[in-house]
Amino acid sequence: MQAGQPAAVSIPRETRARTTIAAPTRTPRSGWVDEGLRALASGGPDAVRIETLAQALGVTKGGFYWHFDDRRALLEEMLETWERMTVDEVIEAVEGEGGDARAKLRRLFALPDDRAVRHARRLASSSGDLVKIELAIRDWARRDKTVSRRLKRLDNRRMDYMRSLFGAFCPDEEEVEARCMLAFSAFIGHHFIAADHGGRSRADVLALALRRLLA
Amino acid sequence: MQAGQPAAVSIPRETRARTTIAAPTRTPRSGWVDEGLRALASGGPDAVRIETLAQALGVTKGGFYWHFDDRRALLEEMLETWERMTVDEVIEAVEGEGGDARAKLRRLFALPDDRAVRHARRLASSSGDLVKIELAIRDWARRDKTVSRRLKRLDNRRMDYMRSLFGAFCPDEEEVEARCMLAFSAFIGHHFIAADHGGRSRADVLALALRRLLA
DNA sequence: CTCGATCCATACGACAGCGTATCGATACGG
DNA sequence: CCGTATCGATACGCTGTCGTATGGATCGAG
Repeated sequence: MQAGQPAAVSIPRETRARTTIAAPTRTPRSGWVDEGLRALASGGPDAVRIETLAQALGVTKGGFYWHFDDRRALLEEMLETWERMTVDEVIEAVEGEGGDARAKLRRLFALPDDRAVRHARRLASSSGDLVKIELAIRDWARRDKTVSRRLKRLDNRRMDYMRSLFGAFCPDEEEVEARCMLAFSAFIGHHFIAADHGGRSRADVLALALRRLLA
Repeated sequence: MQAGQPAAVSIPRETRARTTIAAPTRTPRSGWVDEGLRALASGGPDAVRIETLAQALGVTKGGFYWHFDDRRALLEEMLETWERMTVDEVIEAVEGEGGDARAKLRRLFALPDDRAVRHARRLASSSGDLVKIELAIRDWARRDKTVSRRLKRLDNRRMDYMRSLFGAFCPDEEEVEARCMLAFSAFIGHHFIAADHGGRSRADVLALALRRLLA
Protein backbone atom coordinates (compact mmCIF):
# COMPACT_ATOMS: atom_id res chain seq x y z
CA MET A 1 0.00 0.00 0.00
CA GLN A 2 2.97 2.27 0.42
CA ALA A 3 5.93 0.43 -0.97
CA GLY A 4 4.15 -0.03 -4.25
CA GLN A 5 5.79 2.58 -6.40
CA PRO A 6 8.84 1.29 -8.19
CA ALA A 7 10.75 4.47 -8.83
CA ALA A 8 10.43 8.15 -9.76
CA VAL A 9 9.76 9.04 -6.19
CA SER A 10 12.39 11.62 -5.41
CA ILE A 11 10.43 14.69 -6.40
CA PRO A 12 12.76 17.69 -6.52
CA ARG A 13 12.15 19.60 -3.37
CA GLU A 14 12.94 22.89 -5.08
CA THR A 15 9.42 23.00 -6.41
CA ARG A 16 8.22 24.40 -3.15
CA ALA A 17 11.33 25.77 -1.60
CA ARG A 18 12.59 28.59 -3.73
CA THR A 19 9.39 30.03 -5.09
CA THR A 20 7.87 33.32 -4.10
CA ILE A 21 5.61 32.21 -1.29
CA ALA A 22 6.47 35.58 0.20
CA ALA A 23 4.94 34.62 3.51
CA PRO A 24 7.79 33.88 5.89
CA THR A 25 4.97 32.49 7.95
CA ARG A 26 6.92 31.40 10.91
CA THR A 27 5.30 28.31 12.26
CA PRO A 28 4.77 28.62 15.99
CA ARG A 29 4.77 25.80 18.46
CA SER A 30 1.01 25.76 18.55
CA GLY A 31 0.92 25.28 14.81
CA TRP A 32 2.58 21.91 15.13
CA VAL A 33 0.28 20.95 17.97
CA ASP A 34 -2.84 21.92 16.05
CA GLU A 35 -1.73 20.06 12.99
CA GLY A 36 -0.84 17.11 15.15
CA LEU A 37 -4.32 17.03 16.63
CA ARG A 38 -5.77 17.18 13.18
CA ALA A 39 -3.69 14.19 12.15
CA LEU A 40 -4.63 12.38 15.34
CA ALA A 41 -8.30 12.94 14.65
CA SER A 42 -8.16 11.54 11.17
CA GLY A 43 -5.74 8.69 11.57
CA GLY A 44 -4.97 7.99 15.21
CA PRO A 45 -1.66 8.43 16.98
CA ASP A 46 0.22 6.47 14.36
CA ALA A 47 -0.75 9.04 11.78
CA VAL A 48 1.07 11.79 13.62
CA ARG A 49 4.21 11.78 11.50
CA ILE A 50 6.50 14.72 11.79
CA GLU A 51 7.34 14.97 8.15
CA THR A 52 3.68 14.68 7.23
CA LEU A 53 2.76 17.50 9.56
CA ALA A 54 5.55 19.57 8.10
CA GLN A 55 4.22 19.03 4.62
CA ALA A 56 0.73 19.98 5.74
CA LEU A 57 2.16 23.15 7.24
CA GLY A 58 4.05 23.93 4.08
CA VAL A 59 7.47 23.67 5.68
CA THR A 60 10.03 20.99 6.29
CA LYS A 61 10.69 19.28 9.54
CA GLY A 62 13.67 21.55 10.02
CA GLY A 63 11.87 23.80 12.45
CA PHE A 64 10.11 21.05 14.34
CA TYR A 65 13.18 20.02 16.26
CA TRP A 66 13.74 23.58 17.29
CA HIS A 67 10.40 23.55 19.14
CA PHE A 68 10.32 19.97 20.35
CA ASP A 69 12.87 17.50 21.58
CA ASP A 70 11.28 14.65 19.71
CA ARG A 71 8.02 13.14 18.60
CA ARG A 72 7.12 12.05 22.13
CA ALA A 73 7.23 15.66 23.25
CA LEU A 74 4.75 16.66 20.60
CA LEU A 75 2.35 13.88 21.52
CA GLU A 76 2.65 14.91 25.15
CA GLU A 77 1.85 18.50 24.40
CA MET A 78 -1.02 17.54 22.14
CA LEU A 79 -2.59 15.69 25.03
CA GLU A 80 -2.06 18.60 27.35
CA THR A 81 -3.59 21.00 24.89
CA TRP A 82 -6.56 18.75 24.32
CA GLU A 83 -7.10 18.33 28.04
CA ARG A 84 -7.15 22.05 28.59
CA MET A 85 -9.46 22.56 25.62
CA THR A 86 -12.02 20.05 26.80
CA VAL A 87 -11.90 20.88 30.47
CA ASP A 88 -13.03 24.44 30.16
CA GLU A 89 -15.32 23.44 27.38
CA VAL A 90 -17.81 20.83 28.39
CA ILE A 91 -18.68 21.85 31.89
CA GLU A 92 -18.27 25.59 32.02
CA ALA A 93 -20.07 26.18 28.79
CA VAL A 94 -23.09 24.17 29.82
CA GLU A 95 -23.16 25.49 33.32
CA GLY A 96 -22.94 29.10 32.27
CA GLU A 97 -26.36 29.28 30.71
CA GLY A 98 -28.62 28.38 33.57
CA GLY A 99 -31.71 26.23 33.43
CA ASP A 100 -32.56 23.18 35.47
CA ALA A 101 -30.64 19.93 35.57
CA ARG A 102 -32.56 18.38 32.72
CA ALA A 103 -31.94 21.34 30.48
CA LYS A 104 -28.27 21.22 31.26
CA LEU A 105 -28.07 17.53 30.50
CA ARG A 106 -29.83 18.06 27.23
CA ARG A 107 -27.32 20.77 26.40
CA LEU A 108 -24.42 18.62 27.52
CA PHE A 109 -25.25 15.86 25.11
CA ALA A 110 -26.24 18.17 22.32
CA LEU A 111 -22.82 19.78 22.45
CA PRO A 112 -20.61 17.46 20.49
CA ASP A 113 -22.92 17.06 17.55
CA ASP A 114 -24.58 20.43 17.46
CA ARG A 115 -22.79 22.50 14.93
CA ALA A 116 -24.39 25.72 16.08
CA VAL A 117 -23.14 25.30 19.58
CA ARG A 118 -19.73 24.33 18.37
CA HIS A 119 -19.53 27.34 16.16
CA ALA A 120 -20.47 29.64 19.01
CA ARG A 121 -17.02 29.02 20.39
CA ARG A 122 -13.95 28.92 18.22
CA LEU A 123 -13.15 25.30 18.73
CA ALA A 124 -13.75 23.33 15.62
CA SER A 125 -11.85 25.73 13.48
CA SER A 126 -8.67 25.49 15.43
CA SER A 127 -7.89 21.83 15.39
CA GLY A 128 -10.15 19.55 13.49
CA ASP A 129 -13.18 17.88 14.84
CA LEU A 130 -13.18 17.75 18.61
CA VAL A 131 -15.22 14.59 18.71
CA LYS A 132 -12.86 12.78 16.40
CA ILE A 133 -9.91 13.81 18.51
CA GLU A 134 -11.65 12.50 21.56
CA LEU A 135 -12.46 9.17 19.99
CA ALA A 136 -8.91 8.76 18.80
CA ILE A 137 -7.60 9.53 22.26
CA ARG A 138 -10.01 7.11 23.86
CA ASP A 139 -8.80 4.34 21.63
CA TRP A 140 -5.24 5.40 22.24
CA ALA A 141 -5.81 5.24 25.98
CA ARG A 142 -6.53 1.54 25.75
CA ARG A 143 -2.89 0.96 24.87
CA ASP A 144 -1.01 3.73 26.63
CA LYS A 145 -1.00 4.17 30.37
CA THR A 146 -0.01 7.83 30.21
CA VAL A 147 -3.00 8.58 28.06
CA SER A 148 -5.38 6.51 30.10
CA ARG A 149 -4.33 8.25 33.30
CA ARG A 150 -5.07 11.59 31.73
CA LEU A 151 -8.37 10.39 30.39
CA LYS A 152 -9.39 9.01 33.74
CA ARG A 153 -8.96 12.41 35.35
CA LEU A 154 -11.17 13.96 32.75
CA ASP A 155 -13.79 11.25 32.78
CA ASN A 156 -14.06 11.38 36.54
CA ARG A 157 -14.72 15.09 36.35
CA ARG A 158 -17.40 14.55 33.78
CA MET A 159 -18.99 11.74 35.72
CA ASP A 160 -19.02 13.79 38.88
CA TYR A 161 -20.72 16.59 37.04
CA MET A 162 -23.26 14.25 35.53
CA ARG A 163 -23.95 12.66 38.89
CA SER A 164 -24.80 16.05 40.29
CA LEU A 165 -27.16 16.75 37.43
CA PHE A 166 -28.94 13.41 37.48
CA GLY A 167 -28.99 13.55 41.24
CA ALA A 168 -30.99 16.75 41.07
CA PHE A 169 -34.12 14.91 39.97
CA CYS A 170 -33.35 11.31 40.78
CA PRO A 171 -33.23 10.27 44.42
CA ASP A 172 -31.89 6.73 44.16
CA GLU A 173 -28.13 6.64 44.07
CA GLU A 174 -27.85 3.43 42.12
CA GLU A 175 -30.28 4.78 39.61
CA VAL A 176 -28.13 7.88 39.20
CA GLU A 177 -25.01 5.84 38.58
CA ALA A 178 -26.76 3.67 36.04
CA ARG A 179 -28.17 6.61 34.13
CA CYS A 180 -24.84 8.41 34.11
CA MET A 181 -23.11 5.38 32.71
CA LEU A 182 -25.78 4.74 30.11
CA ALA A 183 -25.75 8.34 28.97
CA PHE A 184 -22.00 8.61 28.85
CA SER A 185 -21.59 5.28 27.10
CA ALA A 186 -24.22 6.07 24.54
CA PHE A 187 -22.72 9.35 23.51
CA ILE A 188 -19.27 7.89 23.20
CA GLY A 189 -20.13 4.40 22.07
CA HIS A 190 -22.55 5.28 19.32
CA HIS A 191 -19.64 6.51 17.23
CA PHE A 192 -18.28 2.98 17.23
CA ILE A 193 -21.54 1.38 16.19
CA ALA A 194 -22.41 1.09 12.55
CA ALA A 195 -26.00 -0.15 12.76
CA ASP A 196 -28.92 1.47 11.01
CA HIS A 197 -32.27 2.16 12.63
CA GLY A 198 -34.88 1.52 10.02
CA GLY A 199 -36.65 4.74 9.24
CA ARG A 200 -35.05 6.66 12.07
CA SER A 201 -31.79 8.55 12.01
CA ARG A 202 -29.08 8.01 14.56
CA ALA A 203 -29.79 11.43 16.02
CA ASP A 204 -33.45 10.52 16.45
CA VAL A 205 -32.63 7.35 18.30
CA LEU A 206 -30.19 9.12 20.58
CA ALA A 207 -32.79 11.76 21.33
CA LEU A 208 -35.21 8.99 22.19
CA ALA A 209 -32.69 7.39 24.47
CA LEU A 210 -31.88 10.66 26.18
CA ARG A 211 -35.53 11.40 26.73
CA ARG A 212 -35.83 8.04 28.41
CA LEU A 213 -32.87 8.74 30.68
CA LEU A 214 -34.31 12.07 31.75
CA ALA A 215 -37.72 10.62 32.65
CA MET B 1 17.50 -4.66 17.74
CA GLN B 2 18.06 -7.19 15.01
CA ALA B 3 21.32 -6.14 13.49
CA GLY B 4 22.94 -7.18 16.72
CA GLN B 5 23.96 -10.67 15.87
CA PRO B 6 26.89 -10.69 13.51
CA ALA B 7 26.69 -14.30 12.50
CA ALA B 8 25.45 -17.60 13.80
CA VAL B 9 22.08 -16.82 12.39
CA SER B 10 21.44 -20.01 10.54
CA ILE B 11 20.40 -21.96 13.54
CA PRO B 12 20.48 -25.58 12.54
CA ARG B 13 16.94 -26.41 11.79
CA GLU B 14 17.65 -29.91 12.91
CA THR B 15 17.01 -28.71 16.40
CA ARG B 16 13.37 -28.84 15.61
CA ALA B 17 13.31 -30.98 12.54
CA ARG B 18 15.17 -34.08 13.36
CA THR B 19 14.47 -34.33 17.02
CA THR B 20 11.52 -36.03 18.49
CA ILE B 21 9.30 -32.98 18.48
CA ALA B 22 7.65 -34.85 15.69
CA ALA B 23 5.83 -31.71 14.71
CA PRO B 24 7.62 -30.00 11.86
CA THR B 25 5.03 -27.41 12.66
CA ARG B 26 4.54 -25.90 9.31
CA THR B 27 2.86 -22.59 9.80
CA PRO B 28 -0.51 -22.77 8.11
CA ARG B 29 -2.43 -19.92 6.63
CA SER B 30 -4.62 -19.72 9.70
CA GLY B 31 -1.55 -19.30 11.87
CA TRP B 32 -0.77 -16.00 10.22
CA VAL B 33 -4.37 -14.91 10.53
CA ASP B 34 -4.54 -15.78 14.21
CA GLU B 35 -1.32 -14.02 14.96
CA GLY B 36 -2.52 -11.07 12.94
CA LEU B 37 -5.68 -10.86 15.00
CA ARG B 38 -3.63 -11.00 18.13
CA ALA B 39 -1.53 -8.09 16.93
CA LEU B 40 -4.64 -6.21 15.89
CA ALA B 41 -6.13 -6.65 19.33
CA SER B 42 -3.13 -5.31 21.13
CA GLY B 43 -2.01 -2.54 18.83
CA GLY B 44 -4.57 -1.81 16.16
CA PRO B 45 -4.23 -2.35 12.42
CA ASP B 46 -0.95 -0.48 12.28
CA ALA B 47 0.57 -3.05 14.57
CA VAL B 48 -0.02 -5.85 12.11
CA ARG B 49 3.50 -6.00 10.69
CA ILE B 50 4.40 -9.03 8.69
CA GLU B 51 7.89 -9.38 10.03
CA THR B 52 6.66 -8.96 13.58
CA LEU B 53 4.11 -11.70 13.10
CA ALA B 54 6.80 -13.90 11.64
CA GLN B 55 8.95 -13.35 14.67
CA ALA B 56 6.06 -14.16 16.97
CA LEU B 57 5.51 -17.35 15.02
CA GLY B 58 9.15 -18.24 15.24
CA VAL B 59 9.73 -18.11 11.52
CA THR B 60 10.71 -15.52 8.96
CA LYS B 61 8.40 -13.79 6.53
CA GLY B 62 9.60 -16.19 3.88
CA GLY B 63 6.53 -18.31 4.12
CA PHE B 64 4.09 -15.46 4.45
CA TYR B 65 4.28 -14.51 0.82
CA TRP B 66 3.62 -18.05 -0.11
CA HIS B 67 0.22 -17.88 1.56
CA PHE B 68 -0.71 -14.27 0.86
CA ASP B 69 -0.23 -11.89 -2.00
CA ASP B 70 0.54 -9.00 0.31
CA ARG B 71 -0.33 -7.38 3.60
CA ARG B 72 -3.70 -6.22 2.33
CA ALA B 73 -4.69 -9.80 1.69
CA LEU B 74 -3.92 -10.75 5.26
CA LEU B 75 -5.92 -7.86 6.66
CA GLU B 76 -8.78 -8.84 4.42
CA GLU B 77 -8.73 -12.42 5.58
CA MET B 78 -8.42 -11.39 9.19
CA LEU B 79 -11.64 -9.45 8.85
CA GLU B 80 -13.36 -12.35 7.17
CA THR B 81 -12.24 -14.73 9.86
CA TRP B 82 -13.35 -12.40 12.59
CA GLU B 83 -16.72 -11.90 10.95
CA ARG B 84 -17.31 -15.63 10.76
CA MET B 85 -16.16 -16.10 14.33
CA THR B 86 -18.49 -13.52 15.76
CA VAL B 87 -21.48 -14.31 13.62
CA ASP B 88 -21.93 -17.84 14.76
CA GLU B 89 -20.86 -16.83 18.20
CA VAL B 90 -23.05 -14.13 19.61
CA ILE B 91 -26.43 -15.12 18.36
CA GLU B 92 -26.38 -18.86 18.01
CA ALA B 93 -24.72 -19.45 21.32
CA VAL B 94 -27.22 -17.36 23.21
CA GLU B 95 -30.20 -18.64 21.33
CA GLY B 96 -29.29 -22.28 21.78
CA GLU B 97 -29.92 -22.36 25.50
CA GLY B 98 -33.50 -21.35 25.73
CA GLY B 99 -35.08 -19.17 28.36
CA ASP B 100 -37.20 -16.08 27.90
CA ALA B 101 -36.12 -12.87 26.20
CA ARG B 102 -34.81 -11.30 29.37
CA ALA B 103 -32.66 -14.32 30.17
CA LYS B 104 -31.24 -14.26 26.66
CA LEU B 105 -30.42 -10.59 26.88
CA ARG B 106 -28.69 -11.13 30.16
CA ARG B 107 -26.68 -13.91 28.58
CA LEU B 108 -25.94 -11.80 25.52
CA PHE B 109 -24.32 -9.05 27.52
CA ALA B 110 -22.62 -11.36 29.91
CA LEU B 111 -20.88 -13.05 27.02
CA PRO B 112 -17.94 -10.82 26.26
CA ASP B 113 -16.76 -10.46 29.81
CA ASP B 114 -17.69 -13.81 31.20
CA ARG B 115 -14.66 -16.00 31.11
CA ALA B 116 -16.62 -19.13 31.82
CA VAL B 117 -18.83 -18.64 28.81
CA ARG B 118 -15.87 -17.78 26.68
CA HIS B 119 -14.05 -20.83 27.76
CA ALA B 120 -16.98 -23.03 26.95
CA ARG B 121 -16.14 -22.51 23.33
CA ARG B 122 -12.59 -22.52 22.06
CA LEU B 123 -12.44 -18.90 21.08
CA ALA B 124 -10.21 -16.98 23.38
CA SER B 125 -7.41 -19.45 23.08
CA SER B 126 -7.23 -19.24 19.33
CA SER B 127 -6.78 -15.57 18.71
CA GLY B 128 -6.40 -13.30 21.67
CA ASP B 129 -9.17 -11.49 23.35
CA LEU B 130 -12.29 -11.30 21.23
CA VAL B 131 -13.41 -8.07 22.82
CA LYS B 132 -10.13 -6.35 22.13
CA ILE B 133 -10.25 -7.46 18.53
CA GLU B 134 -13.73 -6.07 18.24
CA LEU B 135 -12.79 -2.72 19.74
CA ALA B 136 -9.80 -2.43 17.47
CA ILE B 137 -11.96 -3.20 14.45
CA ARG B 138 -14.57 -0.69 15.52
CA ASP B 139 -11.98 2.03 15.70
CA TRP B 140 -10.51 0.87 12.44
CA ALA B 141 -13.93 1.11 10.82
CA ARG B 142 -14.04 4.82 11.47
CA ARG B 143 -11.24 5.27 8.95
CA ASP B 144 -11.74 2.49 6.44
CA LYS B 145 -14.84 2.10 4.34
CA THR B 146 -14.25 -1.58 3.68
CA VAL B 147 -14.15 -2.29 7.37
CA SER B 148 -17.13 -0.13 8.17
CA ARG B 149 -19.23 -1.85 5.53
CA ARG B 150 -18.43 -5.20 7.07
CA LEU B 151 -19.14 -3.92 10.54
CA LYS B 152 -22.45 -2.46 9.49
CA ARG B 153 -23.63 -5.85 8.28
CA LEU B 154 -22.75 -7.38 11.59
CA ASP B 155 -24.17 -4.61 13.72
CA ASN B 156 -27.43 -4.67 11.84
CA ARG B 157 -27.74 -8.37 12.53
CA ARG B 158 -27.09 -7.81 16.19
CA MET B 159 -29.51 -4.94 16.38
CA ASP B 160 -32.21 -6.95 14.66
CA TYR B 161 -31.69 -9.72 17.13
CA MET B 162 -31.80 -7.34 20.05
CA ARG B 163 -34.94 -5.70 18.72
CA SER B 164 -36.67 -9.04 18.68
CA LEU B 165 -35.63 -9.73 22.25
CA PHE B 166 -36.57 -6.36 23.66
CA GLY B 167 -39.73 -6.41 21.58
CA ALA B 168 -40.79 -9.58 23.38
CA PHE B 169 -41.58 -7.69 26.55
CA CYS B 170 -41.74 -4.10 25.44
CA PRO B 171 -44.66 -3.01 23.30
CA ASP B 172 -43.61 0.47 22.28
CA GLU B 173 -41.43 0.46 19.20
CA GLU B 174 -39.58 3.65 20.03
CA GLU B 175 -38.90 2.31 23.45
CA VAL B 176 -37.41 -0.83 21.95
CA GLU B 177 -35.12 1.12 19.70
CA ALA B 178 -33.94 3.31 22.54
CA ARG B 179 -33.22 0.36 24.81
CA CYS B 180 -31.38 -1.50 22.06
CA MET B 181 -29.18 1.46 21.40
CA LEU B 182 -28.51 2.13 25.05
CA ALA B 183 -27.63 -1.47 25.71
CA PHE B 184 -25.43 -1.84 22.67
CA SER B 185 -23.69 1.47 23.28
CA ALA B 186 -23.06 0.69 26.90
CA PHE B 187 -21.43 -2.62 26.26
CA ILE B 188 -19.23 -1.23 23.56
CA GLY B 189 -18.69 2.27 24.88
CA HIS B 190 -17.78 1.41 28.42
CA HIS B 191 -14.45 0.08 27.20
CA PHE B 192 -13.62 3.58 26.02
CA ILE B 193 -14.53 5.24 29.30
CA ALA B 194 -11.98 5.48 32.06
CA ALA B 195 -14.12 6.82 34.87
CA ASP B 196 -14.36 5.26 38.32
CA HIS B 197 -17.59 4.66 40.19
CA GLY B 198 -16.88 5.33 43.79
CA GLY B 199 -17.28 2.13 45.75
CA ARG B 200 -18.78 0.21 42.88
CA SER B 201 -16.96 -1.75 40.23
CA ARG B 202 -17.53 -1.26 36.55
CA ALA B 203 -19.23 -4.63 36.36
CA ASP B 204 -21.61 -3.61 39.13
CA VAL B 205 -22.61 -0.44 37.36
CA LEU B 206 -23.17 -2.25 34.11
CA ALA B 207 -25.31 -4.81 35.86
CA LEU B 208 -27.31 -1.98 37.36
CA ALA B 209 -27.76 -0.41 33.96
CA LEU B 210 -28.80 -3.68 32.39
CA ARG B 211 -31.32 -4.33 35.11
CA ARG B 212 -32.79 -0.97 34.38
CA LEU B 213 -33.04 -1.67 30.66
CA LEU B 214 -34.79 -4.96 31.30
CA ALA B 215 -37.42 -3.41 33.57
C1' DC C 1 13.88 -43.64 -3.41
C1' DT C 2 12.27 -39.95 -6.16
C1' DC C 3 9.15 -36.24 -6.74
C1' DG C 4 6.01 -32.62 -5.98
C1' DA C 5 3.77 -29.80 -2.49
C1' DT C 6 4.43 -26.99 1.17
C1' DC C 7 6.89 -24.11 3.85
C1' DC C 8 11.22 -21.53 5.45
C1' DA C 9 15.77 -18.78 5.34
C1' DT C 10 18.28 -15.34 3.35
C1' DA C 11 19.66 -11.59 0.67
C1' DC C 12 18.19 -7.60 -1.96
C1' DG C 13 16.23 -3.11 -3.45
C1' DA C 14 13.25 0.50 -2.31
C1' DC C 15 11.04 3.79 0.64
C1' DA C 16 9.28 6.11 4.87
C1' DG C 17 10.24 7.94 9.06
C1' DC C 18 13.25 9.54 13.02
C1' DG C 19 16.66 12.45 14.88
C1' DT C 20 21.08 15.20 13.84
C1' DA C 21 23.93 18.71 11.94
C1' DT C 22 24.81 22.62 9.36
C1' DC C 23 23.91 26.57 7.03
C1' DG C 24 20.81 29.96 5.74
C1' DA C 25 16.90 33.42 6.03
C1' DT C 26 13.91 36.65 8.26
C1' DA C 27 12.37 39.75 11.89
C1' DC C 28 13.05 42.82 15.50
C1' DG C 29 15.33 45.53 19.14
C1' DG C 30 18.87 48.65 19.73
C1' DC D 1 22.90 49.13 10.31
C1' DC D 2 23.86 45.07 13.27
C1' DG D 3 23.24 41.18 16.02
C1' DT D 4 20.42 37.92 18.19
C1' DA D 5 16.42 35.11 18.40
C1' DT D 6 13.50 32.48 15.81
C1' DC D 7 12.65 29.63 12.40
C1' DG D 8 13.44 26.78 7.70
C1' DA D 9 16.00 23.94 3.97
C1' DT D 10 18.95 20.34 3.08
C1' DA D 11 21.74 16.49 3.59
C1' DC D 12 22.95 12.48 6.37
C1' DG D 13 22.84 8.03 8.90
C1' DC D 14 19.99 4.65 10.70
C1' DT D 15 16.17 1.51 11.47
C1' DG D 16 11.78 -0.66 10.20
C1' DT D 17 9.01 -2.47 6.78
C1' DC D 18 7.43 -3.95 2.32
C1' DG D 19 7.65 -6.98 -1.48
C1' DT D 20 10.81 -9.99 -4.54
C1' DA D 21 13.86 -13.68 -5.76
C1' DT D 22 16.04 -17.80 -5.06
C1' DG D 23 17.42 -21.87 -3.13
C1' DG D 24 16.85 -25.14 0.43
C1' DA D 25 14.38 -28.33 3.78
C1' DT D 26 10.77 -31.52 5.09
C1' DC D 27 6.87 -34.63 4.28
C1' DG D 28 3.84 -37.77 2.10
C1' DA D 29 2.58 -40.30 -2.10
C1' DG D 30 3.83 -43.35 -5.48
